[in-house]
Amino acid sequence: MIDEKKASEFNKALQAWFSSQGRVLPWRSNPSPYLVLVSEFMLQQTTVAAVKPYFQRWMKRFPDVQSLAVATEEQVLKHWEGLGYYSRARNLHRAAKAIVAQFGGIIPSDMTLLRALPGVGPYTASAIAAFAFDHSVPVLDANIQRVIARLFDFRENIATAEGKKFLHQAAASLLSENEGRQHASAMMDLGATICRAGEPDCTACPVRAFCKATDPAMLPLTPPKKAITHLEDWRTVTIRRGKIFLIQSPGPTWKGLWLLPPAESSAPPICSLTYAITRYKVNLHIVNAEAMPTWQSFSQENLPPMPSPHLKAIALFKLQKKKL
DNA sequence: GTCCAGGCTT
DNA sequence: AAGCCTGGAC
Repeated sequence: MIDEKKASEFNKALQAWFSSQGRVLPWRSNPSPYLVLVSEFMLQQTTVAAVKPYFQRWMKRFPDVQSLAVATEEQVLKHWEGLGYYSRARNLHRAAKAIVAQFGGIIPSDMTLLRALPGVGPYTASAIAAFAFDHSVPVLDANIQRVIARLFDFRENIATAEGKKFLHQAAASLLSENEGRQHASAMMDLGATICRAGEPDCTACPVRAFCKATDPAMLPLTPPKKAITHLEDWRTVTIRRGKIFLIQSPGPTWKGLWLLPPAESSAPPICSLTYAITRYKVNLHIVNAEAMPTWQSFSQENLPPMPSPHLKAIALFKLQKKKL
């Protein structure tokens, strides 16, 4: 922990750095609740660079909570296509409907109400409170967790109940009375650009004098990652009269999206590619197959939402056919 | 080629 | 505790 006087000095140094070195982000210029809501959903498990173009497109198509609430799930998923973790898109859609139904389209500022929205966990609720409503609350994303673990040289696993409690208390002790938005933004940018994962750039750090870490590269301590399993997956790209056959995802993977139909592993594949998904590494093979009655056909210029690897497989398949 | 970053739900 | 996705860095 850190006392109030020290915290005040810390924030002074941090804010001086932030005012000149802070990032300019599309959802920061006008931190209205809806822009913050959308950006924070997109930023769950996803980097700023990946989110930027999606955010811009999203705001053109769904400029407010109302327009999102009345959209179909298919339209929502199509605009999320390629960003991954599609439950976020379905949850954001459901959250927009709930905000319209329960709060007349006004996004609540209360953490308890926010937390009750689908897809809003501890982090997102605090991020909306801080960024949209300028509340002084601890905001603990991966960047800020790393900054705090290093500042306090916290050498315990941050994923345990004790680890989370420590980070929360330490974050609270660093807060100033007001300017919750600036504080969270500055801490996040520090983590993203200076106190980054791996080797941090301590020589450029504005709060180096406050940092207790002697070996920052080893922090924070996280649980060991799960082993990778290899899988083989055979699918078919079947096109009849210019239309392509797809099936809707039957399981939790890529739920709501449309996939290339599964096929037998009989003939040698026309083409293959590999991709990683959660704890699997998949070899995806494209083979010929006869169309089945359960498959649905789609115009190739107007495809429903599909996962990236299957879109890539279609592109690769067409390239292969062209060569022959 | 391999490794890595990044929150919520069930 | 396990499952969910992708693009970019190396």
